[in-house]
Amino acid sequence: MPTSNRVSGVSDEDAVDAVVSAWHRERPDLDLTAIGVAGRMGRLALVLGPAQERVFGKFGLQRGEFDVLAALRRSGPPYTLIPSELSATLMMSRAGMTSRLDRLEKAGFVERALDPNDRRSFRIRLTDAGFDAVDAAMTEHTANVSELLSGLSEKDLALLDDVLRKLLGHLDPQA
Amino acid sequence: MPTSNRVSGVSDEDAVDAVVSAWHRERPDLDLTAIGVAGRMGRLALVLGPAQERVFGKFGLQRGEFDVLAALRRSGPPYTLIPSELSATLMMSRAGMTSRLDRLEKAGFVERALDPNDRRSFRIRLTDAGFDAVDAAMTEHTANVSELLSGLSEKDLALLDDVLRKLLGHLDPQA
DNA sequence: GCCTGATAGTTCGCTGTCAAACTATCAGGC
DNA sequence: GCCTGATAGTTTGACAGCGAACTATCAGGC
Repeated sequence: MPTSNRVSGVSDEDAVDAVVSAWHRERPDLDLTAIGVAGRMGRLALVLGPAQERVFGKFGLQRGEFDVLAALRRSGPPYTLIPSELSATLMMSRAGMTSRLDRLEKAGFVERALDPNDRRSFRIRLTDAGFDAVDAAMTEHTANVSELLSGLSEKDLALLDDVLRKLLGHLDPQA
Repeated sequence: MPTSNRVSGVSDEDAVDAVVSAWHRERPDLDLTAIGVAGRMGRLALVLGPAQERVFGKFGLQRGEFDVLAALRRSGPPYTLIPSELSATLMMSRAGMTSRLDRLEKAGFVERALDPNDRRSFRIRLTDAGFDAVDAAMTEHTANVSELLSGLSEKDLALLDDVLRKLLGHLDPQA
């Protein structure tokens, strides 16, 4: 397995290692180093996603809805943003945002107020119920994510953060 | 920003830093270390996903379909697997696998053959066209992912792989 | 040899998202 | 002051995936 750089444990192959070594057997012409890393990230997303949604579900929210409420909440008083800001920050289509806001409005977590300066637009405002829901969800979400990442030492966590920051900065030169 | 551990660049805040520091302002009671890391991973997935799909699309495939063909291809001759194996390895529902296989069969990339030992099941076999498609797609996919991760030094890449392996091993103790 | 519970795959109904077409409004040139 | 192109949001149609209900088949106990 030339593309592997394992150090500690002897021969504890994980699912991604199995994939990579199978590919190496079938396609020895390919350099699979990056594939392994990407595979691990993908698999991680597949595990972490549902693990986080479980928490949001306890508060009657799904991931995307929480993201909207969270963006409003952390923007500070008066907890108001414009739909297009929201869809841009959350990297999603405006059509999708419309339907998310419909759901959140029906649930009583946000309300659409008129924008006095631009009659094409709205101001999406967090209601009191929305504020309470997102604060409670955020508290538990934070604890949950900490627990999920608790397999890493503080040093490893800082290392990971650093490398991810570099990568993100390279891929998406924003700010 | 007490939860940050930046070293090199002075004050180049990225989108995740902005989210974290906004949360810190609004909710100083929370320990946001893990949230930052999770946020970066999520955002990375949001960027890397479409970047990979672009390549698959060039071969008439979407991500999930490629994953099926890839599993068949790297299993080696006779390039045959059972649907339930596939849905398990790819971490998805069987219902979803049925429809993926329908699409792939209609496209001529796989075929369903009877399983002589178990009449409830099938053997999904890669066709010649499927073989060619997945091999070509894999070649380009590999190059693409290498390019996407090229912002990291070899050392950082190895480091990242190592930490992700630890994390995955902790979250999903499989083999 | 049946009967019972487990297993393989499909069908059905639902949902979240997207892209494209559409409506309403704004803003700038002249 | 209009007209033109851009912009904000919604509507529509399509689609991939899920969970639950369903059919067919297997396997093990007695």
